[in-house]
Amino acid sequence: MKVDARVQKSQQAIISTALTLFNQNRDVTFSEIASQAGVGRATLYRQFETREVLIKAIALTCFNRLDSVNDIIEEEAKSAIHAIELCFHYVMPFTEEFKFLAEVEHLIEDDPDIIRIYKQQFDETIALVQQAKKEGSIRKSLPNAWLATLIEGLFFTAWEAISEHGMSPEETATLAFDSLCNGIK
Amino acid sequence: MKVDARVQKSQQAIISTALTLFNQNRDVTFSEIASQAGVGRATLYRQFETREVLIKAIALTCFNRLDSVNDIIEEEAKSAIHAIELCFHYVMPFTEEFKFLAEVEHLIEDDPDIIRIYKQQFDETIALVQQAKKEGSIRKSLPNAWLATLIEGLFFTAWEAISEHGMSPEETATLAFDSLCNGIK
DNA sequence: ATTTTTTGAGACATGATTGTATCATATTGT
DNA sequence: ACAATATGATACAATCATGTCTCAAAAAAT
Repeated sequence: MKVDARVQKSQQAIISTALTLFNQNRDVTFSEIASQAGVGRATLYRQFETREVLIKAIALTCFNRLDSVNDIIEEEAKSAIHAIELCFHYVMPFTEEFKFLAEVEHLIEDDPDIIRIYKQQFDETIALVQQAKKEGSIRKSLPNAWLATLIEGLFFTAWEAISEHGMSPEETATLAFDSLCNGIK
Repeated sequence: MKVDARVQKSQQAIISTALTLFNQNRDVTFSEIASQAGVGRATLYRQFETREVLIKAIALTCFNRLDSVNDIIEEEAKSAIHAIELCFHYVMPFTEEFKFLAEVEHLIEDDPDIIRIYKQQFDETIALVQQAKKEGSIRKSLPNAWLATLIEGLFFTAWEAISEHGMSPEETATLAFDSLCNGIK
């Protein structure tokens, strides 16, 4: 089934505008989003009935963007630990998407689709960690849940370094992976 | 100058209640805070004129609680790296305070008092890191800003592990410090 | 070219929170 | 004990975002 060209155009404008505005202020109004996106307020309500629906739509867009690098990583990765390293480098530029997902996580955490995606992502990280343990590049004494949380947390840390201290995504990706593997000693 | 006993009682009830409610839902209303705290809504407005004033008051309380462990740490610490380790262990139980500060940071980041406190805390971490470098327990090749951000980020990671995966504060403190120093290899 | 659909603008009702004011009552300081 | 002060309840106005609806005009589909 086809989607009207006008609808597609509005939706994209709305989503990308709302993504930015949400990161600036979690309480943006629909009025502001509409006017910034260059569409009528009524149009916004027509296509995203509630705030939750809009947030979920943006979240799905963010997930898709982040997922889009998976294929490249799987192709290039020579080992599990190498996949983790590539993940830092390829995902790091998606600062905006990452921040959004972190900000709104608790607003949509009850949604079954979102739960599924989060769970899948977590499971993938766990699998990667297990494989890396098998390959001898991660100590087996560390709990998997901690390792997965630690890796995810390093993205937050890196994003903080980017936005607060003006570091570049490449630099933080390198530092994050180095600190993860070797520690600071 | 003395503070009326009733005022003190109300304020404490309000602050500790609001701290909890804010962590559950950033958009709690003054009505809910007042009723949960067992005070009249008018009293809440009398003592905290605006939402920002209330948030700032809670934040200052949180900072004081976190600062309260500094004396113990300075007394016990045998080295800079040991001070960092102790910091993880002593601060980790203050999950609620830490989460609150993370949640509301951007709501009060323009306040001069808050800026001062954040800056001071950051500078202290930087000083600790420099000292640890001097003592040979941290690689000198790593940028100080990254190290400070990394340490702060590990608190977030640990808090995530506690709230999402049911780990204990002690366990996460140990894991965080171990991962920080030695990495996962 | 004609029909169908979407759009933007605006009007409107609704509901909720905010913020202020009042006043009798209860508590505190001295 | 007594004066001063804080409190809770309540009422009230003001503001603001939400959500729905209508309608003429523009754009797309056929």
